[in-house]
Amino acid sequence: MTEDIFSVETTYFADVILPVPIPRMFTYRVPRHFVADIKIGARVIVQFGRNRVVTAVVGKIHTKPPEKYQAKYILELLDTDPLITEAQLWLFEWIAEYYMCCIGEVMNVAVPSGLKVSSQSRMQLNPDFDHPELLEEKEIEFIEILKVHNSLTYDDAIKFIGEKNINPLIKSLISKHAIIMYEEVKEKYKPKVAKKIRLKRGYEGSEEVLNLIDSLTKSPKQQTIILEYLRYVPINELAEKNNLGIDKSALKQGEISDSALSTLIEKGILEQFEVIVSRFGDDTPEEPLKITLTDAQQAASDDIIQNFAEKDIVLLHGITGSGKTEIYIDLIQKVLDGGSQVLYLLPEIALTTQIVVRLKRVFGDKMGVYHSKFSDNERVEVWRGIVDGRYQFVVGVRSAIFLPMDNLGLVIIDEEHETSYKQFDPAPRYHARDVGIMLGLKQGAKILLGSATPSIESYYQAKTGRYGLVTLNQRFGEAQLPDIQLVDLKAERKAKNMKNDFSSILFNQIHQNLQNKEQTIIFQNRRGYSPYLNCQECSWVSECQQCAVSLTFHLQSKELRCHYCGHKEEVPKVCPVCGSGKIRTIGFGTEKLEDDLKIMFPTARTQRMDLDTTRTKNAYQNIISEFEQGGTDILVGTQMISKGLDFDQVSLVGIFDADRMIHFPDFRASERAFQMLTQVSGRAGRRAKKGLVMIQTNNTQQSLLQKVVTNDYIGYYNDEILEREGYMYPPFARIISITIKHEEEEKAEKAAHWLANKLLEKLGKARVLGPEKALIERIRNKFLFDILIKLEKDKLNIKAAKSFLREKIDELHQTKEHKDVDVVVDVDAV
DNA sequence: AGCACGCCGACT
DNA sequence: GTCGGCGTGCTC
Repeated sequence: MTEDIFSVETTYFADVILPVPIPRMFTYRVPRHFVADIKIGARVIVQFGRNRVVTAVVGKIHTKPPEKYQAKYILELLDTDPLITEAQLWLFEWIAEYYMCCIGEVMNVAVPSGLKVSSQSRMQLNPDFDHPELLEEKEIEFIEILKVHNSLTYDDAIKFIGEKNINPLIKSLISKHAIIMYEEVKEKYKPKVAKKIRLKRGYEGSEEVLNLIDSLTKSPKQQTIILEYLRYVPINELAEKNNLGIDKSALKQGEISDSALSTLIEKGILEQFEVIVSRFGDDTPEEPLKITLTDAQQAASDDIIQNFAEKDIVLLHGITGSGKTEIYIDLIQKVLDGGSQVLYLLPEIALTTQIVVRLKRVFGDKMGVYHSKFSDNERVEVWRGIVDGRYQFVVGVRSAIFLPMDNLGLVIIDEEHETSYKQFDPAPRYHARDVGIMLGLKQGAKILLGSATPSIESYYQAKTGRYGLVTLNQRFGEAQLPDIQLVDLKAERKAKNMKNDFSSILFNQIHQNLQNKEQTIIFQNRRGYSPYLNCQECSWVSECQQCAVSLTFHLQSKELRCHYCGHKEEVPKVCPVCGSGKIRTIGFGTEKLEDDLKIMFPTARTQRMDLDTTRTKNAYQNIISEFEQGGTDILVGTQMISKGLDFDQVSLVGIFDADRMIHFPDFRASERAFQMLTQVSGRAGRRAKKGLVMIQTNNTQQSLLQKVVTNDYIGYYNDEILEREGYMYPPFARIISITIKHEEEEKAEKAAHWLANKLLEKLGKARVLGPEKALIERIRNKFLFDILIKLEKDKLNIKAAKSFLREKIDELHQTKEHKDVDVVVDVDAV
């Protein structure tokens, strides 16, 4: 906003992005005193609706007054430098359009809530009020309270009055001009401060200090404090170092009493002051790590760089344990040296582990970490660190793509096949891999995708030459790929060899492994003890009241839990239908395997790692550290254990329920099964020792399993790509999944049919599948119907198709019968 | 999404 | 007669 600031007559308007799911911007008037400073990307505070005050981001500045309504004024301008860069705004808009959501929803996930503003309505007396005779008794009472407290929030007022509904009272007082409401606006971000202690001026000379100590002989406690202080700040360095002071907490380590310390402060000898510190500490990294690549790694690295000369995107297909991280580090180093920024994306779980420590040792404080378990304040610090140029390199999870980097030279997306890169629940339902690619391309960066089991989509792009392809077929160092064996459950059952759910072959191997003092991993991708309970007399099954799924039995918490809506209930002692006590568990989850193992191997140290044991911030890390240090013999876990963890001493991996993964009714089931089996197998035998993997299955002839055994990714890919082509699934088509929800099944079904028919008219029936009942037909008391749209990549104008879809959904919501159904659109659903 | 307005049931 | 239930519609 520079060109027109002299034309005082011009009125400016700003179209702002509000954090609400409404697919448009809102126009506000720019007050004259903000005209000179307001910029696109700056945060503003505006009133939205009658009583809401929200933080918005300026998307556009113009002079065209809205025709149909009176624009409200912007209340406050929060940034003189834009918080959101133009590059980010562009990306937000791209996401909103591509994933068919509102830009406000994108803004909501992108901006850490620490950068949003909290506002609270406060009320106070109107100093000009001079008609007390207008007030009623209740009102006078409240005015008296307000006189004592100066100002109150709404909640305060409720407490003092002792009633829930104070609205009429407040409204009446406002209309009588007895009180006024105002908004207190404050930033949520609070810098972290450290309390520090130093000698007050006049005492920091060596002579003065010695005199001071002498003078304190009668107050030995105080003397000790001064002496303690001098341990940290030696007397001969007082002149330079006293100013910095020392942490109050450090001083209080010794036998220091609080009262003696405060006496010294009161006497004006010591003083306490506060400094703003980083939440990430200034942990001086342990000795810096220098990476040397093996020949194979070096070759791959060279290959990647060569590919980058022609292609923006390269897929690195490196088998588990091939040491992809070292290659990344080497590349990151090079890009940073060239003065560009680097973004390194990892799936959530892989980030909590050793990798951050390792990266920190290489990159020190140039590196920012962005994790979802971080608090808001920590996120804001990473954000600010990037803006201030402190962080040239960020390693982070999915949402790190929203950080304000504007000079990217390299984007790395590790474990690119991971479906957790796709946000599912609240919109925007974006895929961080695809957005990361977009983000990188826009900034002229190179993009490196890495995986041992690439997604079919990415591998296809590489095979057809759109991405470069680099393959790394050799494990790092001495390590070899494990032997993978299929255990024939049918035969084991026939021979009556099963011990609970363990085949004798696996059982014996675990036993052997324990004797050898080697570690075992047991993989079962299902948590809880058993997926349902069943009455032997009347065939009752534990079911969720709100969802069409069974309730999982959790032994540890002694509960039945719904994994979809979170509903919990007590475990019934007798069958709730027939009163029989013969209730049994059916099927098994991690809890049961853990339980069985504890019974079968009572002396083994067994640990479980799944969502239930890793709820708290450090639980995950603790389990892993314990395992790494050899404190655990057998680790039982869900897919959590398969994500990029390096365990050196694991010589046996046992895999349960592989068949269920393979036969899941979804076109991606086999892809996911292959990836999961290969990744979990990859945890075995990572150093020198050759590991063993045992997969229990009812069908040892299964072709997918055969490919897992021979580690034949390409063979698997060749099979799968034919299927995909035959049925027009990705990568040959884009899919958009539409879910219609309503409490009444019939309403949901009818609306779904209405919409599907409308879509059919234009798209044809090859492109519109369904509607059909969702796999889980009811969740949280809403019935779900799915429509799947397949849009061929080459022949179709995807943008036009999407806007057509948008139109039809709007139309649906305008018809009387269907307007109250929920419609969820998921572009590129995984 | 929130939030107010508005029109119907069960209570002082 | 009022409180308060949640359906409906709007927000610059």
